[in-house]
Amino acid sequence: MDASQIAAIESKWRKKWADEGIYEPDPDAKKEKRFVTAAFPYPNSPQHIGHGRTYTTADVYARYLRLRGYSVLFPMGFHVTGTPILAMAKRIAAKDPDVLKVFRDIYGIPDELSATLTEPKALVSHFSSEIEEGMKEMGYSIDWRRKFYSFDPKFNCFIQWQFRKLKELGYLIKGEYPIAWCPLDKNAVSAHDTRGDVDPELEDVTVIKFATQGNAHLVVTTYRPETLYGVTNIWVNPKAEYVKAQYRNETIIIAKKAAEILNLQMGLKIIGPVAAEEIMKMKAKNPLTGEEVPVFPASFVSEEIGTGIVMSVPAHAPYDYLALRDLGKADMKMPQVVELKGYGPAPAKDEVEKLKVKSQDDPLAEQATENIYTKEAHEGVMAVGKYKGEKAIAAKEKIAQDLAREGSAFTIVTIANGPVYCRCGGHVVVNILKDQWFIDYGIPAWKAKAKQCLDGMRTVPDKARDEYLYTIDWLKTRPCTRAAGLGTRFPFDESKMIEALSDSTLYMAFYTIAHMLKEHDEKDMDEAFFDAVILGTGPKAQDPKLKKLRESFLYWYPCDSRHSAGDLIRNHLTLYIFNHVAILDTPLWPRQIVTNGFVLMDGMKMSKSMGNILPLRKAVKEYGADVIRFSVVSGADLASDTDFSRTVAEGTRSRLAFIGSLVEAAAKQKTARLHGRADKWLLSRLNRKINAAKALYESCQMRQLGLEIFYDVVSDLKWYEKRTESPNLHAFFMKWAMLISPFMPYHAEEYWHMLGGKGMAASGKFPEYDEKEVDAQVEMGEELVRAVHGDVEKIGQLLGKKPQKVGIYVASDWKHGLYHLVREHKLLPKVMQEAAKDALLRPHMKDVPKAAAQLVKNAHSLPDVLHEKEELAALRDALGFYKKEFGCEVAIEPEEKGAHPRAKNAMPGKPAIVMS
RNA sequence: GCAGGGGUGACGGAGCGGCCAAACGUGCUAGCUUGAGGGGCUAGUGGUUUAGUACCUACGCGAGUUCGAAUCUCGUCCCCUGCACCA
Repeated sequence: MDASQIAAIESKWRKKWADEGIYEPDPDAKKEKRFVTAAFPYPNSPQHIGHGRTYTTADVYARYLRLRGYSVLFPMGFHVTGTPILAMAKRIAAKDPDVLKVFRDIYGIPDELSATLTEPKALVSHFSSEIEEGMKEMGYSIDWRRKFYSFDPKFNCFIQWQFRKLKELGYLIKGEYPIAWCPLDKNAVSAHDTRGDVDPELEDVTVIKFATQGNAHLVVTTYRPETLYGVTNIWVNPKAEYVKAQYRNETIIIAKKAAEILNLQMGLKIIGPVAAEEIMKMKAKNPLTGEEVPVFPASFVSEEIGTGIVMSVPAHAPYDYLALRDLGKADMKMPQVVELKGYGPAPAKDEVEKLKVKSQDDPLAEQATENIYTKEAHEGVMAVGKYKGEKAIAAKEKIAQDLAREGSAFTIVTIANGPVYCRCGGHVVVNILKDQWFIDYGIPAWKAKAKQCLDGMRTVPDKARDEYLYTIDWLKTRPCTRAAGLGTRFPFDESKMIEALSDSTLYMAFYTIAHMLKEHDEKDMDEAFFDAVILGTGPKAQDPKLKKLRESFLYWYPCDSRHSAGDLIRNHLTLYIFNHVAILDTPLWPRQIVTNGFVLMDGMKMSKSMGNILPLRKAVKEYGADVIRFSVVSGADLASDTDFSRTVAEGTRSRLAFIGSLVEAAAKQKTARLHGRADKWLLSRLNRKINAAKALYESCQMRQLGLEIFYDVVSDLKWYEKRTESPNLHAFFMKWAMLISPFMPYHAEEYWHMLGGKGMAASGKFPEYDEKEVDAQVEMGEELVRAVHGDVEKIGQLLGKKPQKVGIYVASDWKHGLYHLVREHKLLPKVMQEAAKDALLRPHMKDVPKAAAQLVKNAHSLPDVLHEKEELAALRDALGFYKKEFGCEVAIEPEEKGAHPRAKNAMPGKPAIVMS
């Protein structure tokens, strides 16, 4: 089948499924329900095959449950909350060449189309329908009636209600919060607002105050307060501008640029300039030791980092030592603070000399600093002071706290990976938001409830459980509003927007009613409205207009299976648990969360910069939905990343073509024929797989399923095709089509109808495991046929010629008896002793020792074997096959009938072969 | 540093106490097939050896438990991911 044929088949069944409405379930009292959801997509670009993994996993699972007779709801919506969509629209409007290039080259979006996407709404509309189309093409069994966007007014009402509930519970609090901020835009910035998509990382840094003779303090920035014991001097950059400024009720001296950067968070009042030369005349008093130290010049000091003033600890900071050496003061006394094994009293000096660093401007200085800092942090022990003998890393915290308590130090927040620039060109700084709203996930009682929910919930894979547990403990206060972005206004401060991770924690409930809200005006959707629908309480609880909504909610809730990529355990999925336990009663808490890994492209992470992104719709066009579904989901264990490669997709396609040709033949088979041994073998294997598949589907073991019900089946069929003259596969495929249908719904449907199946495969029944069709004897027999076939071929190869005649001689039953004696008794003397007592073996005592000796070697690992008669029956069944394969006469006899002495070598499970 | 995961063939990865020189897939090699724009089929793919076999060397490194270990125990080295407000 070529791509257009596949596309035709797919659209045929897609239409049929839609017409029959099998994915649009409504509450049905007669049926048990299953509610499956997957994290809704964020439509700021088209989706690629990586996005397909979670949705396909969820869809396979949903389709499986449907076949098991459940009423299954799998809905979908779109998440548009936050700033990325705004940022994207802005970049398109500004004709950002990077964005346009990605759209053009990767997603095939012409510039003319991009040019229409400059408004957020237009962008959302275009990409969401693009994604929706893709999902339909993939065959996802989604109920699209329930689609909504997270900026829909009715959804906003729901989210505002959720936040009112959180507030009532006392889970919302207000406080200060440091954020990355652009002073030009006067706005918070995150990765997508910055040049080069850098995520600004905030970091606490200690500032220590050194008193001077005047009333001003020199404020020095340090990552290592514990080294304060070893300060020999203070550094300023002679080329930098410094100022006096008022900070709270003190006067400090700080670099001018630093003051500008820190002004927002510190609230400084500039008094006037101070020349660096002036500062260098000062003496600065170490708040810890009381010692007065001089101020020296150094070029390595940056006026933009921290306060633009640093302290000098030459024994432990390579830059400080280098700067002193550059000044010709290397002979200065350098007090040791930290003891480091393998180094002298001045590790910084040792390291500088070891690396042969030339000066403070030598790039090697950075290397030396990193080496010393890492080593001292991990292995260093305090050599002096109050915390002598303790690990340096622990002392650091304690000393910083001590100093802060005394008022000799404070903390500032800096951008660790700075400087970072906003797309508008502004230098990103840290701002402290005064009335930031938080959700307080740190409340112990709430955490306890979340854990209780986890206890009663299934996590797939099971080992993800620990990560949830960890995250539940780790979560603390979390900001829940932002100044800008799409979404829902914060009900207690309408100037703020609810942040993107906070409005997607309870929204699954909205799916249960989303399609029924047309007759309700959002003005009526107040607190009482949702109290009635979701909680069944409040003044509107008895409102007949809301009864249907309430019923729908109660029918579908709780969510039976939530699907997402594993990286969301750390935030979204755990917040999902928290919010559910906060607002809903125990029976409505989540039942199961399934997390999966990513999709790699030919072993590499997909990324825009590498250009190796395969858009989902393009992939479907090329390979057909079923091949993509299968490739994306069955290539690796659920939790690990899977690799998509074209060769694998090709392989899947060609295997499907092979199966297709057999199905076609089976479809022509008018009447059911009786099954021969090979048919029975195949059916026996299939039934085992059906049995195993149930458990595998239940636990979303897609990889294992792929192996069992596809790859294994293909190789079974290959053998079968060779083995039988006239395939008899109708019954086999009727079952198999249903078995594979959750994975490959289109092919399954097509096959099902080709074979004359009744109704739709997509809404049919999961195949029954028929124990009567499982026959271990037949399976072992077929294994034997296969093994003998392989052996004959191998011998033929070694002989280097085609055989004239092949004799296959089956071991006598007395050997079988011996076989079991060896299995039981293991040791040769014991076996011989028992053999002598055995009526079956006694007549063959002259042959027993040799055979026994051979068997005893593997006494601990002898597999089950068939009796002589069964071996004969199995092999004789394959006589025609053998003749055809070997192209000569074939005799299959008990070993006594063999004239050749080699016939006597026969062993149970290992017939003797004589070729001439 | 803390937390989690992992080290197996050319590669992705199975196996988690014995039918294991290692599933399944990919790659590679050979043969066949007029198939020719990421073909199809068959066989092979650690070494030696043999009429289908057997043995040796292999599952990061070292030691131990066991009749038997990739699989269990202990030690050791190395690698990856996350550490927060970002959807």
